[in-house]
Formats: sequence, C-alpha cells, structure tokens
Amino acid sequence: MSYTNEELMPKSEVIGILRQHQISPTQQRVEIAQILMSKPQHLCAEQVLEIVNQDRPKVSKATVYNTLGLFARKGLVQELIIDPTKVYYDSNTRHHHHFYNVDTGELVDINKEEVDVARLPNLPMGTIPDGVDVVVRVRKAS
Amino acid sequence: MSYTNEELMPKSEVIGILRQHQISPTQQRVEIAQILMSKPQHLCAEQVLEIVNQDRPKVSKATVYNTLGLFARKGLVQELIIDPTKVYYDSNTRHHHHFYNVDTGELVDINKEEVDVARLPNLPMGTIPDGVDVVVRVRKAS
DNA sequence: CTGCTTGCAAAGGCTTTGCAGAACA
DNA sequence: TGTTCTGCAAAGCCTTTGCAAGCAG
Repeated sequence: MSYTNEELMPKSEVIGILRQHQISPTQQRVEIAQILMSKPQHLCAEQVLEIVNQDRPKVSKATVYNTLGLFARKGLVQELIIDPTKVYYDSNTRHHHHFYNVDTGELVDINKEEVDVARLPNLPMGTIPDGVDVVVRVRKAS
Repeated sequence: MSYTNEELMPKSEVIGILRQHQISPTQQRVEIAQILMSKPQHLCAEQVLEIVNQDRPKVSKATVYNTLGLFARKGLVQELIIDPTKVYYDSNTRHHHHFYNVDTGELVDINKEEVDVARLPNLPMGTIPDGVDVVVRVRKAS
C-alpha cells in the first residue's frame, strides 16, 4: 500500500473538515485524516500506522489509536465491528452497508440504495435509533 | 445469573443435539451446551464460564473458549461480532437479527419477519452467500 | 491402545492508559 | 502560563496455544 502526494486531499481541505467536526487540527490528526479522507476505504489502526509513517516516523501508535477513536466519536469516520480480531475504520460516512468475505476478511461497500431494509420493528422502550448496519457475509465459491 | 436444574434441557437431549452436529459429547461439551440450548440467549465466554462453574469447577477457561469456537464452526450456535470488546454466542439458530444498545451493550433479538431485507445486490465475483446480519444500533433516549 | 480432549500456564494480538515532555493558544 | 496533545512503555483484556495428563471409543 503506497500513497503519493497526488492522491491525497490537500492539507488545507483536511483541516477544514476537522474543524467542521470540532476537532482541533494538530499535525498528527491532519496526517491521519488526510489518509482516511482521500478515498473511501476500510483501514484498521495498524494499517493507518503503517501508511502514515511510510516515509518517516510521523505519528506514534498510541496517537493513531487515540485519534481514530476520536474521529469515530466525532463522526468523521465509522467504526466497523465485523472482523472479530480488530476494529476497522470506514472513511465513507455516507450511509451504506458491507460485504464481508469471511475467508479473506475483505470488506466491500454496498450502496444503501442496493439494500432495502423496508420495515423496522419498534425499538426497545426508552431507546432511540443510532443506525442500521447490514453485513452480507460471503465466502469463496467452492 | 442463576440456573436451576428444572430450567435446563435434559442431558440426554443435549447429547442428541451434539451428535446431530457431529460433535462428540464429552462431559464438558454437554455442560456447556446444556446452558446454551436451554433458552435463546447471548452469552460471552466469560459468562458461560461463570454459569457452568457456578456450583463446582466443571470446565476450564481454555475449554470454554475452544468449545464455543467448535460449536460455532459446527453451527450449533452463532458468533455475534457486535460488541467491539468481545464475541457473543447466540444460542438462537433460527435466522434473526439484533438490536444493540451501544450504551449498555444489551442485545435483543429481532424476528426475521420484522425486518425486510428486500433487495440484495449482486455478490462479489467468486463468492457465495454465507448470511445476512442486520444490527439496529440504539441508544438510550436522552 | 490410539487419538481426541482437557487443563494449566504462558504467550499473543489488539487496544488503552499513566505520565512526562512538547506543542499550542 | 495553562491547557491540550503526543509518545513511550507498561498494563489490560480477550483469546489462543503448547504440552503433559486424562478420557473416549
């Protein structure tokens, strides 16, 4: 996995997005957000760490974890709890769903228009909706 | 959480179910299956460990983990990857979905009839379906 | 008997945390 | 200057594994 400057969103734009989400744009946060925002993708903390530091050390592991958690709380990215061994962060914040290949761990987006969750049951008492996640598990044809 | 004998499925019946799933019925597996099969519920390994050993030590931690993994592979229970910190095992094997309270971690079943996943997109090339999980995240009304 | 299963303790992987120093306003 | 943030290392939690002893068929 390699990222050249041409593929990346300009830092100024990233800073604007961070501010919109009430996140003060430190150097490290901009570096991380720049990678995530530049295209829709699913990355775990370890992958972000590797990409952000591919040229020279820029962000520590602890900061990557803490920053991804912060971004998720602020709605900049979405946590995906699908792989039992680690959390993935989805930079696509439009409402959508996922294919999950149980053999390879691969995640693929599904546009929300391609799934009809037509009818939803009544929520448990005293709760309000927080989102609907549809995961279509697939495995390789044998 | 407490379990009396009256609430539990008879061991003979549990052994039959294990055999149907190609699982040789050792003492420990019967103990664990008996708890899981006796009613629909969502339990993590630690909870199973606690319940199975509530009177006297019967099954070790390693065996609980390995047995739950075995049961899941054999289709006796279903792994739920919803809580980011641990795996839950669902003894309800009928097709259904879940409410997940992000504040409390509470899981509640949704009958499959109460959700319409009407239209599904084409699967990625070379894959076959393995299941559809719908998670309706809710949080407490503020 | 022969292979499968168990239990213990240790190891492993992912994530969080405590705290001192650095950056920022 | 006071607050926030970062980095390092250590700790924490859930889960898996290596291996010797035990059990099932």
